[in-house]
Amino acid sequence: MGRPPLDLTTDEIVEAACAIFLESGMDAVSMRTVSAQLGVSPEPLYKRIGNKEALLDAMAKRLLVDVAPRPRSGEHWQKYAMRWTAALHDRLSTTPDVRLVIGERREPFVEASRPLAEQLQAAGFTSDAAVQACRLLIWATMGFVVVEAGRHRAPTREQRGGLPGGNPTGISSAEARRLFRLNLKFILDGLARHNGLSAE
Amino acid sequence: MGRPPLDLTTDEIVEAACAIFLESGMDAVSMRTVSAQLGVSPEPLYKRIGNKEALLDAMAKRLLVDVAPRPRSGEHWQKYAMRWTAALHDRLSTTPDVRLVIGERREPFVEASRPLAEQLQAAGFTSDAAVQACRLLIWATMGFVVVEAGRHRAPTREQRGGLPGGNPTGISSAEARRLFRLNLKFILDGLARHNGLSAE
DNA sequence: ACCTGAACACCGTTCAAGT
DNA sequence: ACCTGAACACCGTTCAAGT
Repeated sequence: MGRPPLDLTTDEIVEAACAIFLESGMDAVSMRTVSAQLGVSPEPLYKRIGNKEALLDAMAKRLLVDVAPRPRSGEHWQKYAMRWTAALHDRLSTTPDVRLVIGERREPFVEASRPLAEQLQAAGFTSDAAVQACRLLIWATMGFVVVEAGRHRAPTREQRGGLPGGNPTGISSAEARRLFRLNLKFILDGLARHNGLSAE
Repeated sequence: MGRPPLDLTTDEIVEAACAIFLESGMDAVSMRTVSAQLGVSPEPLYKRIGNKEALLDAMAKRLLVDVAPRPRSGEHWQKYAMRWTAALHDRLSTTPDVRLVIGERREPFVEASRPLAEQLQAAGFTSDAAVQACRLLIWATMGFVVVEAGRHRAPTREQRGGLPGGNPTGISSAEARRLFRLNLKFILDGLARHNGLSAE
């Protein structure tokens, strides 16, 4: 029919895609569903954002853009690192699908870890040590989220052929969260020792 | 044409799928490409393995089935935990696509961690503590692999809008491996302290 | 019983054609 | 300049029809 120019911005596209993602999950996000949501044919999306990979990149970026909490004045570095990690953990845990954020999409994490790296350097970490600490905390969080995400799936076939009496490495959601905090403690204590800094 | 019965086993299907996966990557694995590889129409695959999700489950299982190394007699628990984790790390790092192994596919890890859990219990861990230790090591490895996998991608758009002089949290592959070992040390030391056991 | 081939409802992506 | 609609080459999955 030839609609008038839409002033369709990249932001509007990403927003529509995120809306579909949050409401209906990752598999519901397609160039076609997003363009339909915007009342447009798929082609304009390719004009603005290139392709689906770029759209997913932009969605991951938006999902994580404001995840880092603001440091409080006088806050101990371990305390801030715990808050930062908890914020990342919560954000990723409440995301419908971790696949959005894995693979080759590291830039959003780099952005998110900037305030943490600054805070650590202010506490006496060298630049390199601060970067390493950020990495360790991101790995810990991603590992947890990737392994523990989506434990609510319909049981499939044989389920397990092992011993009776409960899954040998199965733990509850609450236990997993406690274990995650223990992991954090190991890392933060290790970092303090390794960098010759005081623990809280 | 009506070929004679194929005696097409589930194993043959999974093997063909893995061959395609190893050679051409995850996106090349489809019910159609796998069936074509076997010289069959797609329908028999659905008869044997159900659907694509079940095929991916079986592929992940096969990928990890023999990953746990055999414990050596008299080997210290920390030493075996390090070998076990290194084996998992190597297996996942040489896998063309980590997506195969994330999401809701935890059963292969449960199987792989059985020898480790036994070894830890033999060293004095309670059953619960052994399970927790397995979890921590799996998280650490998965976090590393998921974040650091595929760092060889063509640079896309703006790449970064930050400061000049190198990516603030960018580290080389060799540095990443060193950092992974440091992470392991933090966890193993923490486990030793937390469970009142001797470090090596 | 087991396989084939066509079919259905989707994808990502491109491109001539319209306004 | 920007959008539409059709098209191409794929998907996962199902099912009547053949042997």
